[in-house]
Amino acid sequence: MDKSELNNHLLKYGFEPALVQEIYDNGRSKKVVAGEVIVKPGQNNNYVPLVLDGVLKVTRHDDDGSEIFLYYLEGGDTCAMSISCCLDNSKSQISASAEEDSTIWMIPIEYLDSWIAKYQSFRRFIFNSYRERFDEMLLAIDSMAFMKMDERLYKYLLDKKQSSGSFEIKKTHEQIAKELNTSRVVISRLLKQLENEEKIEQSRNKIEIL
Amino acid sequence: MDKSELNNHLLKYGFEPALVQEIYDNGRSKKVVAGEVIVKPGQNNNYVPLVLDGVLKVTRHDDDGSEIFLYYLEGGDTCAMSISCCLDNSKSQISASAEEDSTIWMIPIEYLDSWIAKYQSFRRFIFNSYRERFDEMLLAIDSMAFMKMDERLYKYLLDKKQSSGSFEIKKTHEQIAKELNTSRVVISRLLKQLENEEKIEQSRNKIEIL
DNA sequence: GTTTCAATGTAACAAAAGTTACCTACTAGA
DNA sequence: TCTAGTAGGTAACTTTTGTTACATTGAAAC
Repeated sequence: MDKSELNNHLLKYGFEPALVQEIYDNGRSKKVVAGEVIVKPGQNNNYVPLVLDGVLKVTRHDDDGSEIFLYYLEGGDTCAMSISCCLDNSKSQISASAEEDSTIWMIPIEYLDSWIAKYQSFRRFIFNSYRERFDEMLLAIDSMAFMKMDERLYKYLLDKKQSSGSFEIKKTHEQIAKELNTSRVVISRLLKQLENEEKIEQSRNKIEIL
Repeated sequence: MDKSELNNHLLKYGFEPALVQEIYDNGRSKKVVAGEVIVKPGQNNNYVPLVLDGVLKVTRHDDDGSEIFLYYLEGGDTCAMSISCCLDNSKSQISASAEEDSTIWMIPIEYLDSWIAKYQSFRRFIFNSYRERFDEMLLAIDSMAFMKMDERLYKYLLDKKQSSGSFEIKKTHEQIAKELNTSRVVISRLLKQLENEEKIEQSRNKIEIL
């Protein structure tokens, strides 16, 4: 990826040219394919991923292999969790994987602190990411704390539609069940209900939002 | 509060003397009594609270008046949520109230950005707070996503013990039910169970952890 | 002491979610 | 075309959680 292409991705943040140059000189782009795991729990990351294109899925896991979907990272988002982890060298508490084929820009952690000190636009960017991630965690908490499974499922489908930009969701009931930490039978039951309410249409490996 | 007293509270962060001086010159201390609300959802804060003494309780609310406990802020903690909100002037998404009589140091928001740029120790402090708050949100998520109500209740009691430093918890079943977003009857039922398992002892307005 | 009110206990039932078991339908590959 | 394997449908049942209703208890006020 050349500098002008990277610059296009970064335009919206109003980064100083010197900062863009530093980001270009010190980072590198990486392509990941759908399903590829980028951040694993317990892993010590030495770079911060900035999503240029595509969608990453961030999930939380417990010790028994259960998981729960937290939020998506889309173009321009960065993983605040990685940043905190990197800045004090602690372990990642979450896991991130490519939901679609994606392009990320990898920033080695050793530059973060100095960029934060030097560039106001970068401070703004970092704190803004934090706020957005906080907000998304709160939305995840809202779902779990205040909503029944049928509502959570519908919200999940709408989120997925939003992040992918497509009304068609290519997931099995089993996969959805895993992300909502429930069982396949429950999801099938509730999807059938949504189908009866004419909110979705189903076929094998595919759900269409109406 | 004089400067040396403030300095004692800040010692553990290794702040530069010049930073301590700025914190002292530009902030002020505030006493809050148990139950007092410090941050309301939707409120536009113009200061960041740093907890010097006591305990603040941070909760999330939905539109119907339901709430869910997130975490406690103890001596030395600051409210990362306030910081993000302040830095980009967005509204608070959460609510914070004094769980005990507490002393907080109020930092006007206009200084944050420049301190973050100027002082490495402050950057470290701020990012560390973020990380701690993130971790605590994740623990809250773990409870909601992966645990049954009986476990959540017991964890809640242990958390409360931890933050207050006392084996005696002075809350009614009703109050606990509110913080876990369930009903009083459920809490009474499960507390009775914990009592039978000899994990707690109960009397009116009081629960003792064994 | 008596009254009053909040706090807690408990039964009985309802709703939501989880589990087991087995079935059918579709698809890819032999 | 046949077969094996995956995806999805559904019934029956259990467990967990929530709800309603009412009884009991303790503390404070009178």
